Amino acid sequence: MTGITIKDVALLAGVSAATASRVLSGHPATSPDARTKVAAAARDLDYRPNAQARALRSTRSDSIGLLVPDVRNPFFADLAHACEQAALTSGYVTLLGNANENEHQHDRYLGTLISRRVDGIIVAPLGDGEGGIRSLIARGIPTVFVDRTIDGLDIPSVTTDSATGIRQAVSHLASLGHTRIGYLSGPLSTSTGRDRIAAFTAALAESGFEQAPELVYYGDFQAASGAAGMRALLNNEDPPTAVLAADSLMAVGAIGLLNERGLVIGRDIALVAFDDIEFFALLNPALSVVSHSAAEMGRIAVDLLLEVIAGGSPESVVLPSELVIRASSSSPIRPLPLPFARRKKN
Amino acid sequence: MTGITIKDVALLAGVSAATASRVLSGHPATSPDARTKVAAAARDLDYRPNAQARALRSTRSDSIGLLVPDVRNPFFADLAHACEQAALTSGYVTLLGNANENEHQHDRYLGTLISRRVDGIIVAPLGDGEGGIRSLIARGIPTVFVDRTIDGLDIPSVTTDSATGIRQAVSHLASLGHTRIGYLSGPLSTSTGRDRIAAFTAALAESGFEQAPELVYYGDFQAASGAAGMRALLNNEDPPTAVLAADSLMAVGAIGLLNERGLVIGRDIALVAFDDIEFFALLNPALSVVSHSAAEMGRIAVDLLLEVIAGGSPESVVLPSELVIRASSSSPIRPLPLPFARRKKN
DNA sequence: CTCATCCGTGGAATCGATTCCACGAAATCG
DNA sequence: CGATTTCGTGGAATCGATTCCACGGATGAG
Repeated sequence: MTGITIKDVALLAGVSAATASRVLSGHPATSPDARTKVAAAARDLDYRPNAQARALRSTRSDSIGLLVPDVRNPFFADLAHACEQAALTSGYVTLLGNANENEHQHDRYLGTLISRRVDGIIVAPLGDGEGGIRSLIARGIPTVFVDRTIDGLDIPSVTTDSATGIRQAVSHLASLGHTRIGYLSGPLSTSTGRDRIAAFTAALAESGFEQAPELVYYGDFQAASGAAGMRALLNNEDPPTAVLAADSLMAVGAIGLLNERGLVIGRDIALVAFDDIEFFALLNPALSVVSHSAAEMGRIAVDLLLEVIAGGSPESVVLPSELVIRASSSSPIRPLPLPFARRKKN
Repeated sequence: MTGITIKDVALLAGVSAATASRVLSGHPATSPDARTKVAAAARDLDYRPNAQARALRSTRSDSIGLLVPDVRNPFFADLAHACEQAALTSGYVTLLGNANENEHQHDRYLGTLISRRVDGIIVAPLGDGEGGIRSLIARGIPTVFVDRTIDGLDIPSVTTDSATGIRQAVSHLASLGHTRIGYLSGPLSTSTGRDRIAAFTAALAESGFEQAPELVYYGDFQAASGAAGMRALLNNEDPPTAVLAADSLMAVGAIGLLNERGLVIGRDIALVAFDDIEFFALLNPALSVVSHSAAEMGRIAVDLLLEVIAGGSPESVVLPSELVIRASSSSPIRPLPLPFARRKKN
């Protein structure tokens, strides 16, 4: 169909395929005459090298794989965008895959990326590292973990130091008089889920509180579980006056539920979300967040991957997180009106 | 590095590479004995076929390209997600590219996708079809346009009938007493930009209004231009009492500016956005939108592309749009307080 | 002026999988 | 029972680009 090969270019330029190849890939041993003729021929024919053939021979594909849990999560959309832009400036194309927070699909995509012989893979790992991840490592394919890690695997990673931001958030809430702080946790099967709940527990202890088990709900980082979790927290006998959500989508679910119940955020209940996304600043009241930069994470992940591809073994990077106080958590404490607090499940 | 080829499998199974290939690709002319031995060998070696080599010989790559203007736009994130899931169920991997609303990057990505010999491309085209798009078509690569089209090119597409939803929005606003309705337009270089402003103008006429040129601002579908546009509209001598934004990001920018000015949406000014995104329902007040389904658009685009790849020439599909009324546009008209209306630019 | 060096070039091998072709064995038919 | 079809198989060609190797011509040094 497409038909235009390097032989056509060589023929038109009056040289051999070998010389044409050398000119096109910038090999120094070429004459100026050959260079101009081949360049002209390639332009005239609108020649595009066949990336497959090139990759087959040179064992490079000039592409990297990026596997994220969900592109629809704005944090990962930002991350994907940043990775892609950074990779592009280094001459790599990004093959974006979507695990859909689903381990089976995650492994299937990893297999596909291996098959396509990408030069390296940036992955936010899912699960315990038994499935596709193990194949990756066994093959020695350059790999970098992003956002999440897997215990016991010595793979360079870019993650966030959740603890600092969470400690700031808890002490901020405590300073406003909140003593019963609820937590919408991510799944313990992810490192971020585990890190953040551990940081939360530690922060409570620092502020002199004990963690009440009924004020922690374990969800799955998706919006629906944020709503379910907020409902569960409100159904407590003594509900929380402030809630911290472990990611943006769970916060979105929680906000939806609070609106539905007619509870006013920032007045009836304080809310802080992990992950900053543009929309949170637009809410009324604007949402306080623990912020960390997806864009920076993406850029650094690409840098690390390029180092690994080049044969190095870079140190892992831990990025900071920081509390951004907005209106959703700046009013003084005010107990929930009883009719809402004790409402039954719907 | 990876090293495991079909020859290794063949050797372990005690057959030739040709037979191994036949077994692995499900060719009927194989003996049960060969089948079991090759299957076992492939499993034991954790063999993954080299997609490059296969694609080179068979002229199929089992991959499609998807080029969107911006993954960070939730509409396109949803679209990408839907395309990817639909493609995956048909055995195709999706290579996602990001044009960044930038024609140069758009063309560069198209070139890359052509080089990688994807089996087909789904693209939200940018520009006038002169650059990369023309290469695509000249090569006869199966192509489907999504969301946007290019005049004069006979390529199957999936688009939205913006006119219906916009007409509903205008007549809804008119019924509330609004007579000065502002419009934050997308760029006229995109088909969606042109369609929507045309629909808006026509809808105004149907409601008996004339379009005031000072109430239309031409932006670029990005958040910053939404803010700039809203600022310009408010600086009018006789500012609009209602505003329609041509996409979600421009609406986001507009909302940010209104918050900054202390104007209350739904009370001081009515706002309706084109594109529904989950977050708009969470705003206080919730945002009225002209809704159309990114997920459906993505699924249909993949269906059309598969038809084109199979040699067919499917009809283009036009999806409906529909007004969803929420609080941002349901209060009766109330003129803007003057100090806000005449404020200077900052 | 001769011999060694360097440089640009083309031929040929190569990457890994698929597929055409031909061969031998088994199965089927008259 | 001989002739023919069917079937599984291996060898070899192929896809398109890269790269090793060898060759011839030009240049430089002695």
